[in-house]
Amino acid sequence: MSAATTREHIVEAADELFYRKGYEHTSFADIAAAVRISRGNFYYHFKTKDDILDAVIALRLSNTRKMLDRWEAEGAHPADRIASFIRILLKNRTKIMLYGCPVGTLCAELAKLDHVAQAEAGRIFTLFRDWLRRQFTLLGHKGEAEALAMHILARSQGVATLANAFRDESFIRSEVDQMCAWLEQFRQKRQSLPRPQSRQDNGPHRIADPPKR
Amino acid sequence: MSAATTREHIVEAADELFYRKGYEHTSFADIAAAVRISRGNFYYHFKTKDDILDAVIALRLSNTRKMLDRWEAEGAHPADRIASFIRILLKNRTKIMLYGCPVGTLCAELAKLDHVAQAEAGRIFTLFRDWLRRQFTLLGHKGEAEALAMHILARSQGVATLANAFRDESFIRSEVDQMCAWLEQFRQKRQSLPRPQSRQDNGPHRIADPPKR
DNA sequence: GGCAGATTAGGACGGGTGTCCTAGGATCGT
DNA sequence: ACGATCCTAGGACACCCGTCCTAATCTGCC
Repeated sequence: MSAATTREHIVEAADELFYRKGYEHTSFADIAAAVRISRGNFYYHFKTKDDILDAVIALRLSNTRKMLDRWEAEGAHPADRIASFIRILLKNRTKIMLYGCPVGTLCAELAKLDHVAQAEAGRIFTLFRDWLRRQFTLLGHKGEAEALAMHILARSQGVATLANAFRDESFIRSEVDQMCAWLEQFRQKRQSLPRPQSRQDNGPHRIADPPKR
Repeated sequence: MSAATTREHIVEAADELFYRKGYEHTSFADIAAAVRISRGNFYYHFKTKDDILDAVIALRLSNTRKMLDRWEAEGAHPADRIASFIRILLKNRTKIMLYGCPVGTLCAELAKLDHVAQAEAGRIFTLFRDWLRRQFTLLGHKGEAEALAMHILARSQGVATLANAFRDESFIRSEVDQMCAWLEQFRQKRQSLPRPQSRQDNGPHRIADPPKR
């Protein structure tokens, strides 16, 4: 087998194992068994375990970029694109209930390990945030776009965490429905062309929090 | 030193270390160094590392119960009590930015380890959920109380996760402000006496998601 | 066919882990 | 004073970890 594909297999297996078992709890032996490769052979492809982590993060960054590009191509309206983001909770619900969110749990683990790759892992979140911000900007909420992006990013994370802890699929469904319904309000507003800097400022990061019903 | 207090010291040190470094990444040696006790002495107090984990979870359950009781005593109005819950994000913001939420990160780690104590750790979340549900019930939203409880629990978790990943304090503040503002809508409604089972069912777990502005 | 370089297998190594044993010291009732 | 019980220290044990070395195998080119 060529080194290129072996390397890819290692990174893919490590990606999956880091997700399911966590970075630290995954050993070289685990990855080797998954790829059907001798343990000692790792040194040829990766000098250290941290190198594998770097490769895994790079892979996740790449896959995330591809996914965001796909959503951008598939969804004409930015609200549809954001809905695609929200629905990954539904699409990956089985794994999320078992292992949580891949991004959130990795960042949390690396934070506790005080690991150097912490910042790099955080860039996956940044990818999502910037993409979401762009969509909200296109929806004509430039001033609040960043806060709105962080808002639904946080809600998604929270849903993943609790769905994992409670093993509750119906909770995922209801929260996704809620978020999609919440999103609909943004569909009405016209797309923002470079408009005059009006910026009616009603406080920093003010977001939809209207009375019930 | 009496065994009782030594045991307590061990559990307290383990509690802190499990939070800061994670369960698996914390070794007996780490705890021993923190308590200033010889490594071998652990066996007298705890037979296995899992026993320490059980004790730590029991401590956290106990502390959580005390905190909830305190909030219930301090806040006359249920909305004030819920606001107390929301504000722990603010109170613990420094540690949250460094290590995330103690409950969420522990549950996530144990899920990945497929650890037996997973369910027991989840009971801390259950404690919060049931308490919050009771408050929302008192606010006259019996039918939606559970969903509302899960909702703000999830939002808190999401805020903690992102605050940890981004090291962003202002994000915590703005989300707490939002959640408190969102909470205000519930203050108007009268307290619920045992009312007729009207249950106007508009779908399972339907929660406030009204249009913006 | 045969050689050079790429790829692999297998195992050695030092260190850290959780667990467990044992002997000694502290404490307390009598 | 002294024995029984509680508590502690130090280290042994077997195991697993990440790392690294070396020899064998495979692959492609002349």
